[in-house]
Amino acid sequence: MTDGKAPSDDTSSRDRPRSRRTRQRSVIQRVLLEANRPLGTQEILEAAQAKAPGLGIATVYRTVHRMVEEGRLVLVEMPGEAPRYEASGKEHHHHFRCRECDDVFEIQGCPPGLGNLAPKGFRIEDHQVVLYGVCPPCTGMPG
Amino acid sequence: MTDGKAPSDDTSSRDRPRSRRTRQRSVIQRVLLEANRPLGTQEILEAAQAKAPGLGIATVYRTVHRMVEEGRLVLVEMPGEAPRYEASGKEHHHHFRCRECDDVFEIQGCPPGLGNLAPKGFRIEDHQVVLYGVCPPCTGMPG
DNA sequence: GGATTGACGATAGACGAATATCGTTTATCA
DNA sequence: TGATAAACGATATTCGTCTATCGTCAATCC
Repeated sequence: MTDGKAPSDDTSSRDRPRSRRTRQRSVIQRVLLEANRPLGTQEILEAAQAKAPGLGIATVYRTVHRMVEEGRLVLVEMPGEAPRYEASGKEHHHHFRCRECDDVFEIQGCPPGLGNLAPKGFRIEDHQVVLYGVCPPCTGMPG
Repeated sequence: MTDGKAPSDDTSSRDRPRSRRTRQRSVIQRVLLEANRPLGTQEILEAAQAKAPGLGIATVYRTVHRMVEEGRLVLVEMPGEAPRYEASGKEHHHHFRCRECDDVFEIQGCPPGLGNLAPKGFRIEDHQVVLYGVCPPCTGMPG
C-alpha cells in the first residue's frame, strides 16, 4: 500500500507524504527566515552546516523547493547570478547588491512612475529594480 | 570610423592578429547592430543563419566576444536568463521583457529618485530596472 | 596566382548548477 | 519499543551554456 491516498489534511493539501520535523530541515528554515536578505544555496549550506555538521547540499535543495511550494519562501533572481531565496510575506521591495562582498540586501520602497516608462502599447504587469554599489559594512561605515 | 588598416595598431591596440572581414562576421554584426533589442546567442545564430547558411554557434560566440572587447557591444543580463547582447553607445535605458514571446525591448527613460531608495550607509553606484508584461505585438496592438 | 594564416564549422570537453539514485538513518506512532 | 517509510548524505547523472580543439576554407597581401 505505498500509493495510499489517505485523506491527509496537512498544510498544503497535496497528497505528498507526511512531513517530518528533522534537525536539518529546521536549521535550514531558521537560517532562511532569520536572514534579512536573500541567500543562495551555497550560503544556505554553509550557514546550516555551522549548526548541523554534515548537512548536505541535496538537503538544501530539497528543503528550499519544499518551502517555495509551501509559499514560505520566494525566489529572488539577480541578473547573471544563481537563484537566491528569501522569506515570503514581506512588503513589496527591491534589492541592493554589494560589489565588494556580493551580498544582496532588501531595499524598502519603490520608485514612482515606473508604470509610465514603457511606450504606448506595452502592458506593464510587474517590475524589478536592482541597485548596485557598496554596502555599509564594506564601506567601513556602521550599519 | 572605418576599421583602419593602419600598419601596427588599431583602435584597440591589442597585439592580436589582424582581423579579417568575413561574410559570417559581417552578417552577425549586422544582425546585432540592426536589432533594436538585445539578442541571445541562439537568436543571433538563427538570424545570422538566415543570411549565411551553415554559420555555426562557435562563430557567434567568437564574434560576440570580439565585439564586446572592442566596445561595440554590451552585455545585457536579465534575471534568471542567459546573456543577451545589444549595440553599445546608446543612451542610458532599461529593458522590458515580454512574458508571451520572451523578447526583450529597450525602454527609454529612467525613474527618478532611485538614488534615494537605499538607506543611509549604502553607496549606490549603478542600477538596473526590468519591466515585465506584454509587448505590443503580443497584445494584438500595433507596434 | 600563390603563399600565408586568420577564421570557419563541427564537435568534444569543461563548467557550475540542479536533479536523481540509493543505501542508511531516524522521526513518528501504534 | 519496534515497524514503517520520510528524510538523510554521498555522489552519479543530467542539463544548459560556453570553450577548446582541429582539420579545412578563404581573406589578404605580394
